[in-house]
Amino acid sequence: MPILAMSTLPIEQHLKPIQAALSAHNRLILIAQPGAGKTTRVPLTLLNSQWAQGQKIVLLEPRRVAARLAASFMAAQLDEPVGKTVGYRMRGDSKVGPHTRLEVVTQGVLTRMLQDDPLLEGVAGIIFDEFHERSIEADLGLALSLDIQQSIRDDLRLMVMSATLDVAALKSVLGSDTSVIESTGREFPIETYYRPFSSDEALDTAAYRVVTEALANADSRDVLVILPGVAEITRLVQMLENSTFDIEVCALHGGMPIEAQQAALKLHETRRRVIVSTAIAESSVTVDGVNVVIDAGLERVPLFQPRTGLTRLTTRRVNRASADQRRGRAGRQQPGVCYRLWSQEQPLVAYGEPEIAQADLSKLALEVAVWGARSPEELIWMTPPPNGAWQSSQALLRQLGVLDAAGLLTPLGKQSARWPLEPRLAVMLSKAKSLNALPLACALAALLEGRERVSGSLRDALAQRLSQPRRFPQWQRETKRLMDMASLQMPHKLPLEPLEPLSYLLAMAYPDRVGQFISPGRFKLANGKTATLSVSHPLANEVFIVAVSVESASSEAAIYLAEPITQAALIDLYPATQQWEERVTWSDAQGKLLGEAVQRHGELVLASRLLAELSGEAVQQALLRALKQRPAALFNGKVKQLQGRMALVASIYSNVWPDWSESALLDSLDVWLAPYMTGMTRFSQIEKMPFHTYLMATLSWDEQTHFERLTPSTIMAPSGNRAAIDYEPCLTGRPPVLALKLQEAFGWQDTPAVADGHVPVVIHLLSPAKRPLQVTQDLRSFWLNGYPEVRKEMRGRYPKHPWPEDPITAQATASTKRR
DNA sequence: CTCTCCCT
Repeated sequence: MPILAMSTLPIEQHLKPIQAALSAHNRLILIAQPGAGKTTRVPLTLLNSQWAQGQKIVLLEPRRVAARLAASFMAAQLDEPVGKTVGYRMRGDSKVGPHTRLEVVTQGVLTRMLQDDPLLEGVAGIIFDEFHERSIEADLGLALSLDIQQSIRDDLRLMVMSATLDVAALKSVLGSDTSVIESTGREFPIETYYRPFSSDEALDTAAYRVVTEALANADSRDVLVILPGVAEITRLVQMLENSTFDIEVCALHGGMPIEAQQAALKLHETRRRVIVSTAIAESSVTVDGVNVVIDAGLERVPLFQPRTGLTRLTTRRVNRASADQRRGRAGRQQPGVCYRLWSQEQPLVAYGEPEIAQADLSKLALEVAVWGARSPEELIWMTPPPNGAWQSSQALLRQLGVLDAAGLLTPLGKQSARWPLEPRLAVMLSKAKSLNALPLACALAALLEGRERVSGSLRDALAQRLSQPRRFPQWQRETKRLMDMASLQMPHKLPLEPLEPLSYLLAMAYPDRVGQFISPGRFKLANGKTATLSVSHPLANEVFIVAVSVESASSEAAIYLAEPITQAALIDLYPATQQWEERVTWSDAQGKLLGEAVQRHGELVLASRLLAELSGEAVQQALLRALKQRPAALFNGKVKQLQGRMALVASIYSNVWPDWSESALLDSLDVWLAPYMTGMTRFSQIEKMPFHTYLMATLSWDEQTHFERLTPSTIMAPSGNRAAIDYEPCLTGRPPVLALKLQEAFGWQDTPAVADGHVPVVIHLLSPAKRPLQVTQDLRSFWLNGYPEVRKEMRGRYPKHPWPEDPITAQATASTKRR
């Protein structure tokens, strides 16, 4: 951004109102388009506010590059070095001093600040920049900050800066009365051309055609092409390199080493460049010299699949906000042109889904547990974590031993949360000490968390780095950092051997991805999913593997990275597998129950042997399982009556009576039914059991008496007959039903009621032919208003039955006039 | 046969 233009930045006119708003309120929304100058002008202005005196302001930036840049720009404005009034903090790099009052931090640092000091002492306010990007960590940061502000720090200022106009969503968390200040942005004019291509043309050839068109334009300088993925990039780069254009061609994507990425951002001295990039160029990096953008309008995004805990990559159309952001890249430094490889009529959704709605939430779930919240409902979210992904992350964290059965953080969890790694790798490091393999675990974690892509053999890749660390500077830095945290000195050369603990370490981090041989190249994973390696892969015939990097497809998953492991190691590692679990299954072929003892890990059976004799306990469990699969046998009419009665009673006298819902009863079969099953071996024996008797027996004698009084199963009609009350409707919240012949009800002035008179029954008055004549919960009104009409109609049809004029004083009867 | 970012 040219410094000369500073005084005319669009944000200038809003600085006073921003300052005024934050003096009066503790929350503010600032909407500003790129180029408004918000990132650098707003924080410095706020530093002079009364409420910030003697305290710090924290500015959250989503990326390291942006954080460093913002800090040095602001420091320069104050004519100071970075680290004096303005500083920054990020992983492995920080410049802050005793006088620093404005700290520019990246997301992980903010999370740690909040977790380590929930009072946020010395912090006057937090500014969330680029909040529209909606990363999980920014969402978490805001949720935790709001929690702090609401509970103990109402003086804490929170300001959300965003480029999108989706103010309604922001207000839903910050409060509808939060002020909104809007600033225009500034970019050079950009012409937009639409260049749709037909479905029989490949994306790369279409892109190639449009590159040709752009290069023919005399005004065009460097060209940025945005494609969905590496495969498309590689193909287009090849086509361009084989062409006769006098251009410099470079690829740009996150899988490239940092040095290569940086090289792709720099201007070439003499030649025009065509940069073929993923969405990384949309917001993460700025490519110099570009005034032409060619946008395929597609993005490839990982979608988390809660059922398997795997991620699936899908290619889809970008949202309008992204498309406009991509186009804006053509007008950062001068007027530009944008070619869109779709038609102007093509509809695009307005905004993208936030990351929290579609990503793996295990890291988030761990942070929420560290915060001390039992469930996400205890915090305020702009987009709450979806239930499926949340449950899946809870299950993984329990399997890793980070959470206990009640969902609370375990000691291992506390220890693991301190590693700056995803939960899987953090647990691996926390446990590595017990294997005497901490240095190796650090080296492995640095390799797996790093963004350089490892292909082929993980063992080879690790061995290569261990023997020549200097060739892999990024990996070496990360390894050193982790080893420092573990208080190990990085040896001049890491020990080459032994690499044996490698598979153990991986199995600690990926327990759900242990795979068992099905056929060459095909494995069943512990999460139940089938995953494949190519048949020629060296591990294709292993009995057990740990699949480290797996991408899910519709039916089967593809394994990119795996290591072999032995059965003995698995049994050694997973204590639960050491118990032989008796399993009884019904064999259709043999027509009998078969007993097996198995060592299970998730969906895998690591080992099994047939049992000659079945234990009573195992048979009982098999029968209970069968009953759960065929619950209709259990919930017969008599049981349903009891359930209905209990539902009615519980709805009036809550918390006193037990839960007899279907799910509660199925979950507690062990308690209330199993004791009566001793010696039973067949399902047919169970079906004949008087379940309702056993259910009643779970109540004490006093409770039974009370229960019978509240919900009598029959009621005495004026005719002297007992009529049964049907409580099944109570299961769905409706009142109980009493059906009886109309003539039996003569003399009943008011509707009879149950539950100490709280609930009048619904009376079905029947004709002599047992057809319902009237359904009423208000008998008195029926006698007065409805009965005369019914009488007129029925008297002729059933002359033998009494149809008195005054039913209230008439003698009730079950029979005809004269027997 | 692989989107992207981040952590005391």
